Order: sequence, then structure tokens, then C-alpha cells
Amino acid sequence: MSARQESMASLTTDVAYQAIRGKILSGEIKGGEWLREAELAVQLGVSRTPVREALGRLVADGLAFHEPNRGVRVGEWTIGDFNEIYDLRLLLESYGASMAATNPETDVVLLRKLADEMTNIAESDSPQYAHLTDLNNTFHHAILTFSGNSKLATILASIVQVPLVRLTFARYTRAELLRSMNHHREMVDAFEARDAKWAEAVMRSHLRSGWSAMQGFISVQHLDE
Amino acid sequence: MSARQESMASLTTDVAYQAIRGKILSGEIKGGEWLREAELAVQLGVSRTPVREALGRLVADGLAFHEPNRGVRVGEWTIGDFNEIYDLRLLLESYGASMAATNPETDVVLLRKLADEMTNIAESDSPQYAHLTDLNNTFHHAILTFSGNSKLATILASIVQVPLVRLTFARYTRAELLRSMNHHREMVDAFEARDAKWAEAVMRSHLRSGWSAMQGFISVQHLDE
DNA sequence: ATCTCCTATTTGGTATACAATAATTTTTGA
DNA sequence: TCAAAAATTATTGTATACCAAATAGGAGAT
Repeated sequence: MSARQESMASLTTDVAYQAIRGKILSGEIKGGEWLREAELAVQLGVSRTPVREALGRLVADGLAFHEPNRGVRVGEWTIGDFNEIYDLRLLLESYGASMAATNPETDVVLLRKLADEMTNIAESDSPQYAHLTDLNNTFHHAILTFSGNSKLATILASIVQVPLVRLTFARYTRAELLRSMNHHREMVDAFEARDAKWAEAVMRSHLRSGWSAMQGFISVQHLDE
Repeated sequence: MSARQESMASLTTDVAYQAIRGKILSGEIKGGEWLREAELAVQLGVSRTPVREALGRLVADGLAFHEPNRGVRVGEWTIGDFNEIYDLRLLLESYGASMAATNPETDVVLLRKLADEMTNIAESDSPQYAHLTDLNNTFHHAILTFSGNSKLATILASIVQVPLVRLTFARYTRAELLRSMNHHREMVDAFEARDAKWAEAVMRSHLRSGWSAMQGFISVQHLDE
């Protein structure tokens, strides 16, 4: 099982999936809206068939919901959902960090490089948030990979997913941003020391403080759109 | 998001999904075998369309794998996979147990009823293993529900899944079976005492001992078929 | 106003056709 | 003989057309 994944390069269906997913993530299609097969098909210039398969995948990964004989509609997320997601993320990622800390396969050099680069970006005058987000994703994903449990990254991807995408570093205060960067570097130190408990604790702090920072503007976001 | 799920009652596709899934779980279709669309379609007396959707769902929940322009084939599972799965199960279910212990919504009466009924069955002369398995699933699922995190049960279902289905209580020694029943009852005691740490510890013991019992005959299973 | 019936819309499913791709077999050429 | 090339075959991926069933919404009747 382990390695192979074959992430479905089958052109049309995949394009449709990515396109619709993008519309949801970007907010172009809002929560609760219907995803009409025919409409999307003409919009994307494909037939209903790949659209249906794409919708099936969106439903499968929890981004949308299927109502029999009615169709598929985009999911809506409450603060309670975010809370549940963050609790699980805390549980799984801190476990991953503790496992990665004692795994000899863990590439500490890579992680440090990522942490340092993120710090540089964050400390610049006008941080490139998009790049920062990419590096951050890479960093967290790498840790999960180094945990040695190949299922871990998959599961987390299926939980964390979409709804958090719009909550980016751009919303952090400067203090929050710098603290986040400090966490990254401290985590690498913990890995270097092969200290599982330390790594786990830093990851907990990191995610918890991130969640705390986000909670503020989630309600705002709900109000102004 | 929380409650609603709309578990797709759309006849044909669902029937196909269940049928193919059943063939995999029962071992009729073995790991590594191809799932041919046309073949399955005639076998099930439906067209290729619902078969394709069913295969998509099987791929989505990790039971099968897609190889572009080649088709879908049933996954193969190694002992390493089982290990990873059990580690995650331990993490998530013990978390669930600890949360359920202090949740006032937890229906201790129901759980005790289940635990007692399982004990009765296990202590009888010829235990009805199928019924025992059902009750056990209900018991574990109920705890996850009482954890208060609605995502927890979903995630676990997506991990534990299939590959473990064939590893049933029927393979347990009498001692292992009775110990498992003791764990269930002890867990209810921990819930009644609202002792999160206790509940968590019992769940850890429970799953770890179960995994230990299974490890033995997994290799056997691999050899004799 | 409420209930019933009708109609439009949309899904869920079938059937069929066909291009693209990968595997297999056959043929070719040294 | 045997490896490379070419032809054949099998199967997926997509499109298209069509139809039954279900739902929503509105017209009309009570």
C-alpha cells in the first residue's frame, strides 16, 4: 500500500475537479450554494460526465454534500466545526511531531532551511504571504511524512482541507507572525535534540496560538460577507 | 456542517458500491486484482456509469487504487499498514474515550447495557461472533459520538475500514475474548466516574491487547491463502 | 388561506459511440 | 534466432442523447 498513490491525471475529470474546488476555496462559490451539473459543464466546457465524477470527489472529501435527487451543494462551516478540526489537528500533528523527533530519517537540514526561509520572508517589509503559506504547508507536511506513519498526512489533508484556506498569514498581526516563525525554528531545535516531548509541546503551542489568532477574525469574516 | 450527512440512497450506484465493497471485504476479490468496469457492470446487471461512481468511492476511501488509463485495482495491505492503522486508532479512540468520559451527554446506561450484553454472549458456550462484532462496533462508535467531536467517528471509519474486517473475535482465544469484555466494562466504570485519564488508559489497553492478539494470525492469514 | 394538481427543472441511470492509451501479439529486419 | 517495430486488442476516459423519477414551485380550486 504505502507509497504509490497515482493521483489521477485523467485530464478532463481532474481539470473539472480542480476548477470547481478552486471556485469553492476562493469563495467564488459560497457555502450552501448548489453545484449544478449542467451549468458547471458548460462553464468548464466539458460534458456532464466528468463534472459528475468531480462532484463525487468533492463530496467524498467532505467539501460538498449530496442530497438525493436534489444535487450537490457546497458545505457550510461553523465556528464549532473549526474548533473540532483544530482539536484533531492538534492531536494528530503533535503526535506526528513527536514521532518525527526520534525518527532517524527526519531531514532536520531541510526543515531548518524551510524555517529560516519563512523567517526571512516574515521579517521583510512587505511579506509575500502566498509564498509563506506554501512554505508553511511544506514544513508541516514534511513533519507528518517524517513521522513514519504514511496514513497521517493523508488523514490530516482530509480534515484540515479547504475551509481554513482563506484564513491566512495575511491576517496575523506582526507579533503573531513572528511568534509563529519562532515556533518553527524551535521545533527544528527539538528535532535536532531528538526530543519527542519537546517537539510535541512546541507543536501544541504552535497550533493552539495559531487557532487563537484565527478565532478573532473568523467571526468578522462571517459578518462582512 | 455537523449533523447532516445524506448518505446517498441513490439506488443503483449505492448498490454497486456495496456489492463491490462486499466482494473485497469477503475476500472474493483479492488484493491487487483489477476491478474491470465492463465486467462488474454485467455481473451486477447495471451500466458502466454507476460502476464507475462506485469505483470512485472505493478509491476515495482508500480501498482501491486508480492507475490512469489502466483502471482501478484492489489495495494490498502489509503488516506495516496494519501497524500504522492501529497506532492512529489508538491515538484517536483513546482521545475520544477521554473526551467522552467528561461529557455530560455520554449515555453511560447505554454503554453499560452494551458491555453487559457482549459479556453474556462471550461467556456463552458457543458465542455468536457476528452479533458480538456488531455490538462491539456499536459500543466503540457510541464512544466516539459521545466524544463531542463529530469528525472523529468519520475519520476513524475512513482509516480502520475494511482490511480489519476479516480479523474477528472468532480468532480470539477464550482468555483474550474475556479480557476484551473486561475492558469494556471497566471503560464504562471509568465513564461513570467521569475519569478521563482512566477511560483513556483503559482504551489504550483495550486496543493494544486487541492488536497484540491479532498480530499472531495476520501472518498466518497471509501464508494460507 | 390552504390544499391539490400540474409543470418545469434536475438528477440518476442507460446506452452507445469513439478517441486515447497501454498491453499484447505479430511481423519485420538484421 | 531474436530484438525492435508495427499492428492488434482491450480498456479507460469522455461525449452525447435519452428517459424515468423526484422535487420545487406555482396555478387553480375549495
